[in-house]
Amino acid sequence: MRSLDENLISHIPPFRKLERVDIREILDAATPKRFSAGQAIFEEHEPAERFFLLLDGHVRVIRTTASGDQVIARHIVSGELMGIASAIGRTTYPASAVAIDDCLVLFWPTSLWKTFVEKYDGFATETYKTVGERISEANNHILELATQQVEQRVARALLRLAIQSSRITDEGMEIDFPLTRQNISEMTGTTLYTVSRLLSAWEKQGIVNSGRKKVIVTEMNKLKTLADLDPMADS
Amino acid sequence: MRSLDENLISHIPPFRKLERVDIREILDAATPKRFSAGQAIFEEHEPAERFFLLLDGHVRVIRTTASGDQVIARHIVSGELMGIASAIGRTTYPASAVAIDDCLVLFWPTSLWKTFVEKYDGFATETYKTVGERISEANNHILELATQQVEQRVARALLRLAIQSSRITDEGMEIDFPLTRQNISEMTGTTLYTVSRLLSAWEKQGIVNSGRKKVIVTEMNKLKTLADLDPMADS
DNA sequence: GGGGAAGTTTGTGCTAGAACAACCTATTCG
DNA sequence: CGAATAGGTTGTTCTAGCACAAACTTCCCC
Repeated sequence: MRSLDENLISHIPPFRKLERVDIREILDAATPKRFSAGQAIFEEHEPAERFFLLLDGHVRVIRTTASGDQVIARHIVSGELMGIASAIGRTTYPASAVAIDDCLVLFWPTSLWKTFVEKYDGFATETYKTVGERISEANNHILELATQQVEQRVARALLRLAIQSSRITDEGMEIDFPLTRQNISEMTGTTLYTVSRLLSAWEKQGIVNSGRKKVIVTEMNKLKTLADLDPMADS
Repeated sequence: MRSLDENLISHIPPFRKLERVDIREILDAATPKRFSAGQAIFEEHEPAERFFLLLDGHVRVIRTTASGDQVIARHIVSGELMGIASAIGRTTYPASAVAIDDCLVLFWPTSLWKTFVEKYDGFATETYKTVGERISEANNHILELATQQVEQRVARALLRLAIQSSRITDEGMEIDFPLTRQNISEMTGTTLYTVSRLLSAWEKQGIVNSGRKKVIVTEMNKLKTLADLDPMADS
């Protein structure tokens, strides 16, 4: 097997501060793997035997309730770590990860986590920062669900996706992975019908431009207004 | 000033595995402080200059939206660490902490965090486990807000409080700190009116027994049924 | 190229729960 | 002690958004 190119990961935050030899070691311990669209990378409740780095593609992190409802916790884009349950003293994955499109990942056995943290300077700090950011995100999500209207929540979700993972076209910012009304509803705690109505309305107002599994934000500013809009603002 | 007794913290998870000398060192570096009911221990957005250990009392962790709504993120009971933003690479507190009743806390300057993690074996593991638990809690909260009815959410919130922080009386499990309808609504993303109606209904069914700033769960099992109840179960 | 399947739109109820208002009761403190 | 205040209850109204149904569109693949 060919060995992996060092440039693959040298620019990614947790590894950025490392020496070339360290990166070499880390890559030599990694296993690369491809997942095709729709495949599960790991499943909720499964023992967390590996942690992953997404090199290419998009991944959805999903939780399912006892009654079968799904909630999309977050989206992972290339360059992000995932399945780092071990970092926070968990022995099982807290959610499932599913490849949205074709993905390329590297993974390591969880047993190496401790080594990475101890041996590679900056790795711990950077990954704990990631953990911190995810906590913040989760807390913001709670705040939104508890206090905002559906319209604002959907606006914010799209805004975040446009910023996090879109390509710029002549129409606007196109979210660069397939995204259905159903998916959006699972991110925002609403129904696919309501999302469809919102998108239709926004389309008429020229804020978005959407199609089958596709959303293009044409007017970021208008969407921002919707997202920030205080529900009481017109009183 | 009298030095603090080692038994104060020797049984608390992050310190449990430590030697007496280490505990001595840690205590000598700690500052004890009392807060009276209603006082803020730290505020959201403030630079995270200290981390705290709650020795006695109850603390509410609160986030506030731009539009002024409050959400109660969690309750801290004695023996828990709080303000550990530094653990996760944050420089400001992500939420405010308010003393519910009279509290006794120890605190250390954030600069010592790194020392604690490096020097005291088991401290890092235990605190990261705590962080992990809080992430799980947050994610569960999201799942609940996104998929469950208000009644279930309130039932679960009370159940959790009863388990986490109650004293057993002859009437049942009494939540051992003052808790208003408003507080409950801020934990569950609803209104104080709806909570009041639910509690009234439950009182009639003999599930709870509540009064001003007071809730006693008399029938845990019935409350559990309400909490687990699938909204579709009767179809 | 035609028949699914998957995704989307839109119409029509309908209801959980928010909003507001009014009143009541316990506590606190000058 | 008595007024002020904080907390609680309950009635009424109203609407955001869910539920369900039905038809339409796009894509895929045999």
